[in-house]
Amino acid sequence: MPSGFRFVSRREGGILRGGELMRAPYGLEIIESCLSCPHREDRLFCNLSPPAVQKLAAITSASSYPKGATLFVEGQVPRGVFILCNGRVKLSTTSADGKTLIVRIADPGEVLGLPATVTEKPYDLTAEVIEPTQANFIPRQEFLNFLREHGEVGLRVAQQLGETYHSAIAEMRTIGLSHSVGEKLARFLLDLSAGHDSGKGEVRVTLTLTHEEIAQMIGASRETVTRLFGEFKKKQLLQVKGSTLIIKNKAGLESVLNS
Amino acid sequence: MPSGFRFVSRREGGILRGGELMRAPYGLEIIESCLSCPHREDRLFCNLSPPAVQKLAAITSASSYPKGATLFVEGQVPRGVFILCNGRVKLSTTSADGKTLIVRIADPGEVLGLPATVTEKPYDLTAEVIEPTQANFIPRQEFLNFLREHGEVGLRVAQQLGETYHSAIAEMRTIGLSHSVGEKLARFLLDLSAGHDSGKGEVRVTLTLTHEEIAQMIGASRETVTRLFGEFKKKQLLQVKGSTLIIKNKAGLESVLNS
DNA sequence: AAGGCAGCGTGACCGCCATCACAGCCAGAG
DNA sequence: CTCTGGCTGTGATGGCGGTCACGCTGCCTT
Repeated sequence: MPSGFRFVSRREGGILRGGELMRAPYGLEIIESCLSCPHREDRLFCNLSPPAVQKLAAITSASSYPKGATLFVEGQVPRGVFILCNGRVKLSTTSADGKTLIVRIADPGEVLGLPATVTEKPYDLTAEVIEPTQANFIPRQEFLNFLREHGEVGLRVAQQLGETYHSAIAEMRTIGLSHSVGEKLARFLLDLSAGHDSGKGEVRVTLTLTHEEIAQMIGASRETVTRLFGEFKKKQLLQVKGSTLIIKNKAGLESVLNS
Repeated sequence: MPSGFRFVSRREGGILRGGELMRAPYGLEIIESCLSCPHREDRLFCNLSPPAVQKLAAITSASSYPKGATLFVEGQVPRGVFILCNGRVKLSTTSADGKTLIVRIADPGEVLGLPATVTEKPYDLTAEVIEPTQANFIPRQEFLNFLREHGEVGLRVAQQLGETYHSAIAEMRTIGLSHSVGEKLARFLLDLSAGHDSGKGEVRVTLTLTHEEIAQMIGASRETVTRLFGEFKKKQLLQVKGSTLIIKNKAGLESVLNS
């Protein structure tokens, strides 16, 4: 039997507990083991030497989470890291009065809870699943031993942390360096579309976030985000079809930055 | 002779070039080598096993920088890391229109340029010396080899990166989760005084930043910072004597957060 | 001593955007 | 089908804070 695959219900809220094996609970492509994972090579942390992957597979336990599940909560003492195999996760922090700031949306291949686990300090952020997700959990102590024993892993961990830091700085730039909310939104959308560039004028991205969530990412109110989307549509800068966002005039959007 | 100690003039702006040996150019306590460094044990990255420190000392070259010198600039391809032995360094990012955001003030013991060096992507930030500083430079390739060869170093690097990330998140919280600039400033001052708590009501901190720089840290204008300081003084929350800041009523400052 | 310059203090103005309030709309549940 | 709850759209309002403009102080240079 491969390393136990577990199904975590929404109610369990990410607290690890024993459960029976299941296949494809949410219509999710399931990765049974790192050894046979099709994505191994193109993912920063997973692309290790054969002996390291062996060990990785041994200390890892796979779980699947539904939308709304919580992997960990800001302030908890770190239990370990989650390697995100599939699905996307929202990372946020909340102030005493209930206002919340979304720091980042994590994509497959990322390692979550890494900073807290290596520093052995409380999780900085709350991780909430926003689409059906498979994540491999590695307990803190096992992970640290793994890290100590395999020199190559140290480098990978450092690279992953570096990437994470980089995106945090990018986020700070859009929040801290903008004069207006319009500028922040434009920056956000452009960052989002970076890489998805199809070459010709139009850029298509799928945007599964609500206006409320976008507002929380750029530090603005829900209403202004709604209004700005309206404004941008009116100016023919973009267009929304269901959950697809089409940037019709990238140059136009960029000109919003220097207003 | 120990690993060459170099003096970098303000004009050189941090570009490494050959220079003669000098002692204590800026009235700075000089650390000749990591092997004899008095701070080795209490600094995260320097507290390594004897063989690792040996190697570290071998690939390291010490330099001294005056106020105003630049260690690296945002966007440059990474040359390597700087271990900050003495002095403090301002880390900032700047937008196209000249507005700048100070992300962090680095203290002795920190490793600068680490994220960029491990990911081999351009520096995210600009590092400017704000008081006479000694920093040990390690070229990128040497550093990466060092990291690969010593398992323990990987962990230390990861921890350092984790700390750096943690402080970035803290910064994001004060910028992104506040309703008013007053709240941001209060948060900033409280963060600053954290740890320096003397026990009784008063907390003393030395604050060498100008109002302008504080404004750039919290994403506000210089004038409002000045006004808020006046307001806080009037409310008996704090007091300024030269470069010493005295928080007279910590609870009062904290109550600004929930306004 | 004179000048220059960086940093601080203060007033006036006004535009952006958070907030409140409410109305449609759609999807999913029962 | 109806109802509920989450999401989006829109108006009115008011205050916070950015910006401009200027004077003041203290320090460093010459």
